[in-house]
Amino acid sequence: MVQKNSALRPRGRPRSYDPERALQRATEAFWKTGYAGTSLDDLAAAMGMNRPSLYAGFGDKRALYLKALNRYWERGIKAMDEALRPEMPLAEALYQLYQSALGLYYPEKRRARGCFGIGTALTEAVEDPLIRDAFAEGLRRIHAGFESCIDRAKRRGELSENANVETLAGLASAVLSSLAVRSRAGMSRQSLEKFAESSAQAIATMGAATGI
Amino acid sequence: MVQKNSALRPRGRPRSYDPERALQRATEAFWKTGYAGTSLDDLAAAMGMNRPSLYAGFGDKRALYLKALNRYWERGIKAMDEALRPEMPLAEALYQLYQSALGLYYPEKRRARGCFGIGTALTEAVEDPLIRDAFAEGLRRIHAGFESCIDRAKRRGELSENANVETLAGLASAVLSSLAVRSRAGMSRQSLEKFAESSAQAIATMGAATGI
DNA sequence: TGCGTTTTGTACCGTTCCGCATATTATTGA
DNA sequence: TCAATAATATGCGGAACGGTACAAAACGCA
Repeated sequence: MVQKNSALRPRGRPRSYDPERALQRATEAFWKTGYAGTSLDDLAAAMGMNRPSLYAGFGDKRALYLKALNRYWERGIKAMDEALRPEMPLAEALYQLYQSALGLYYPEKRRARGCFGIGTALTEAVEDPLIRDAFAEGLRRIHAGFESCIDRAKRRGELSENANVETLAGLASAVLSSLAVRSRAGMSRQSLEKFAESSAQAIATMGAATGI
Repeated sequence: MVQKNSALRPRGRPRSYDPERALQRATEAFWKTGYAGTSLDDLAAAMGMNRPSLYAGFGDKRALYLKALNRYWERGIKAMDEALRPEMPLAEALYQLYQSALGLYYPEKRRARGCFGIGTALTEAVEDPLIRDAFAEGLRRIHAGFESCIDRAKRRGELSENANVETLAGLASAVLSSLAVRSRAGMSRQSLEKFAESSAQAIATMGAATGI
C-alpha cells in the first residue's frame, strides 16, 4: 500500500519563497514602472528570487503580469463588495468605496500610484488582446458592482422610480476612473476626497430626483 | 554689412523630413505601444528618418516624448475650445465635445487607442516628474475648460443659481476620462456614444435642478 | 570651383534585455 | 546511506536596447 505524503511537503527541495507574497511584490514592481518598463531583473529582485525560479513558478513576464492583473481585480472586486454595504444610504456607500480605493491609490509612506489596472494594463491594451480582455473584464465587473448597488437603492425606494440605473452606474464608474487617473497624475489625496464626496452626493441626489 | 539670408534656406544640406509630420508619426508610435514599449528603432522607422537625425532634431527619447505629449495637449485644448461653443445648450455642448474626443480615440481603419495622455503618460507618471507634471497640466486645463463652459451656462440662466460648478465640471471631466479608458479597453464606440449622451444630459439636468 | 555648413547614412559602442543550460543544494522515500 | 526529486544559484548567449562617432552627401556662398 502506498503511503500518501499528506501533501504537506511535496517531495524535493522546498521553495524558499511564498508564492502569494512574491506575486504581491511583482505587482508592486509593475505598479511603479509599468509592464514594459519593468525588467525581469527588476522583478526577480523585487520578488527576492532569481530568474529561473521565477520562470518555473510563474512562467514568462507576460504570464506573470497577467497573474498579477487578475489577482488585482479579484481583490478589488472583493473590496468593492465590502465597501458597498447593502443597507447604507447610496451617497454614503459610494463615498466609502471611493475612500477605500483612495487608500489603495495612495499607499502609506510611498508615492501615489493610482489604479494598477489603469496605470499599467491600459498602455499594453492596444496591442495585447489578452491584457486588453483581462482589463476590460475588470472594468465590467466594477461597473456591474455599481449597477447592483444603485439598483438596490432604487428597489428600496431611496431613488426615484424613473432613476436611470445604467446612467448613474456609468457616472459612478467614471468618478472612480477619474480618481485612478488623477491620483497617479500627482494630485493631492485631499482634493480627490473632496471630489469623491461631492460626486457621491450628486449621484445620489440625482437618482432621488425624478427624471434621471 | 552682413547680408541676411532671408531664412528661406538656412545654409547646409536641407533636411529630408517635415518636423511636424515626423512628430505626428512619433506620437502615433508611442500611442500604440507606450513610452517604454517603443524603441528608438520603432520611432525612427515610423518617422522615416534614421536615429542620428532623430537625435539631432528632437533630442533623446524622453525629450521626443515630452514634445509629443505637449503637442497632444495643445491640440486637445484647441479642439475642446472649438467643441464647447458658448451659445450651445450645455448638454449639447458636452455631447459634442465627447463626440470629438471619441473621433480621436477611434481612428478610422485602425484599432481603438483611447487618449494619448492617459494611455501612455500615466504609466510613466509615477517615476518621472516631468512627464507627471506635463500630464497633470493637461488634465488641469481640460478641467478648466469644462468649468468655464459650465460657468457660462450658469451665468446665462440655463443652470440653477445653486448649481455647483466645481462638482459638475468634475463629473464632466470624469466622463471624459472614462471614455478615454474604456475606448482603449476595447469597448465599442457605439456603447460609449450612448454613455456620453446620457451623461451629458444628466449633468445638464442636474445643474438645472436646484441643490447640486 | 572650392569652402563652410548642416543633414544623412553606416556602423559601432557598451549595456541591458529575455530566456535557458547546467550545476548545486535540500529534502523525501527506500 | 543513497537514489529520486524539486527547488536554487551561476552564468551564458544572442538579440535588442539607447546613444554616438565618423564619413559621405547636399546645399549656400564667394
